[in-house]
Amino acid sequence: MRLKPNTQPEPIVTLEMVAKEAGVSSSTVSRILNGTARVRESKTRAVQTAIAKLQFLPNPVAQSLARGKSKSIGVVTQAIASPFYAEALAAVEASLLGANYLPLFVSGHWREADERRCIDHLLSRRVEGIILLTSCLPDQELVMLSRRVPLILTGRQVKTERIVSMDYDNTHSAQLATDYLIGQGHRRIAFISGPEHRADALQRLNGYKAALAARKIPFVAKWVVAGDYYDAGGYAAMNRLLDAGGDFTAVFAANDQSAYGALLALYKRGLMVPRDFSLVGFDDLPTSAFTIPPLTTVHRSIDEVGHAAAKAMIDLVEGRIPVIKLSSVTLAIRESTRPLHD
Amino acid sequence: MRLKPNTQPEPIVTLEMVAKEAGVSSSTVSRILNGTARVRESKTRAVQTAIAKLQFLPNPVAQSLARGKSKSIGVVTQAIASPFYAEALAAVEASLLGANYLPLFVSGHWREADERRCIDHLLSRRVEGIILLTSCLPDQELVMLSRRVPLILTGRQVKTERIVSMDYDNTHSAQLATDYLIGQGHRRIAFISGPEHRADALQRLNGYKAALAARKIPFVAKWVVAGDYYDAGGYAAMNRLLDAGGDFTAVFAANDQSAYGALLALYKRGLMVPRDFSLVGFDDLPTSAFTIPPLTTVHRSIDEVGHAAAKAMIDLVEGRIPVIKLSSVTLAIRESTRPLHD
DNA sequence: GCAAATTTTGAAAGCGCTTGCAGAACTTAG
DNA sequence: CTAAGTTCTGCAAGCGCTTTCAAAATTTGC
Repeated sequence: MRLKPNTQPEPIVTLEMVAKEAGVSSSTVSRILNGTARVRESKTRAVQTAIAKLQFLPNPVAQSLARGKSKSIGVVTQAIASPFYAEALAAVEASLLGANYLPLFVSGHWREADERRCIDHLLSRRVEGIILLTSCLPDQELVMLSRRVPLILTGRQVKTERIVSMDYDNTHSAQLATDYLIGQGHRRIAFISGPEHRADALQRLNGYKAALAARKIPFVAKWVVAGDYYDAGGYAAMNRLLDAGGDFTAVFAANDQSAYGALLALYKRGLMVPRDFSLVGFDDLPTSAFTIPPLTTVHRSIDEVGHAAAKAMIDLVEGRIPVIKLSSVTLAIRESTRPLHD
Repeated sequence: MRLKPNTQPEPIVTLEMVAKEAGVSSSTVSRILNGTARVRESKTRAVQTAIAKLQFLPNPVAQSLARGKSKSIGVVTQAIASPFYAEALAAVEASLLGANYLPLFVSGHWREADERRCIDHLLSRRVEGIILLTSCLPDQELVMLSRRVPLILTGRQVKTERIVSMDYDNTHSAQLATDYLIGQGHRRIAFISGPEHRADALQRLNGYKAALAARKIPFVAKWVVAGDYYDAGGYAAMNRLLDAGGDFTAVFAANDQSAYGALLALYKRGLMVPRDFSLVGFDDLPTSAFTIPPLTTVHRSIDEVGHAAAKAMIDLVEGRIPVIKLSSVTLAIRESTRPLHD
């Protein structure tokens, strides 16, 4: 492979050149560009012609420096490749670009240190705000951070000025799912939970417990096994559940990926869903309509979260008071569950 | 929700302030920061103390302006939320950040106009290079673009200086998969192709045809149906295939997502894989090891593409000649295929 | 110990754009 | 037609950092 890496790209046109070409001062050009003052019609036209002729593109770096704002928003996610985040990211991207802000995506990999490093990087790039699509950092640290830059936080509530938290109610959603299984006649319901230290995982577990309690169904500890929110964890968890007796009729997995793993574990043992076990997931990833069988799962519009987060951030940096409104959680009922008649 | 959006974040520390604090000139501070000249040990220490004390963070916007380079690389993808791209993105992100470049991700949604808009945005942000994780734009336009900024292009070959193309050999890979089925005794093999206008889809189709031809197996047009590279398209395609008689014994889907759809279509009709039909996919998405049954598929390390692309770009912008080396494509043999004895 | 060679340093001129200020160019009123 | 108002427009001073150039401080060589 040969090539000249140093070839000079075409020269860059500056505002000054436009000014000269149009026979006006650079201030005038700037004002026309930004509409910050009225300018004589004739000059405006001349300048526009010059811009077109020279193919002038204002240098946002210079603009940022002069204006003291970067028109960019940091977006930290934990795993850019996870199907869950990916969807939210897409929404954030669309909204932000639409408002002429550039999203800077970085991922923290569920590690505090990584997340901190990413955030520092964003700060050093002078982002005007940071959207945290879930964060590993302790509340206290987020509060500190919020004094440097406005924050939008999803998946957790941290109450302070300058932090807008937005989250679906995990507990309630998990309760919804569990309750659906109970409504279908299931009494012995296993739960594949998420990583034990994560707040949302805990909340989902609580929702599961609450649903049982509300119906006076005893909670059986051995029917709760931890997964890791990934397929592999769900697979392992299901196997442990089965090895421990498998004397339940339904399984609620704390997220869809875990459910996928569970599905495979069952399949490998020749067990059928929903014939032998009913299974409910959580998230409603796009793929969940295409699993075998299609998965009944808690549906939240991830897309909506992304848009809402982006919109709130824009409001924030532009000095408006953000209003956030998330539609409620529903259950996408598909084919992985069946009523139990016994 | 109440909050003061305008609270002033803490004042920003400039290089000048550090200089004053340390009792040296700002040039000296700059030199220490960048290691662009040797400085007396004592001053270096004083400056470092000052930096630590003031918590100084250089302003990259100012640096970019002064140096004329932005230390950022544009990354255009078609669908940030697609599992296929997501993985590559993660790799690109890691590599770029590692070399202290910031990736700016944007997505083109398979629409020329969108892609153009994104690229303009990136250019206006003065990225130093653009990585195109597949592009919709015609070759000619890419060549033009490459004169403005160095390009890395994946999934397609465009020969020019300043464009480094990197791609797996789709034709060969598809041939590999088809050949595997033939080797298992299959002679009547259907093909669910990708969107008709896309180059890689065409190449995969050609690979399929080539494999058949090589073994003197007649090509049967009705066994080739177009999907859209998504689950839904695969689902529809499989149904069409089945409706048209279903007189084949194996199916090769042009990508994994199509295969997922096909799997579901078969399942809905009570057909079993691999008992009734063998199925091979293409991509080896992380999920493919967890489908039911686990999918036999063409494995390419998407991750590797991402890393290689990022590395090549860094080489390019730093004036080195990029060397690219992709490991070869293999077949991940799982449980969706079986030998045919008849 | 002094001139010459070297190494360190600071002053100042940008990088490309925004913006406060004040003078220039027009309008309006008398 | 002139004075007072308005409305444009250019000058110049930044934004925070890099970098050239030449002066200042050290070191070296005899």
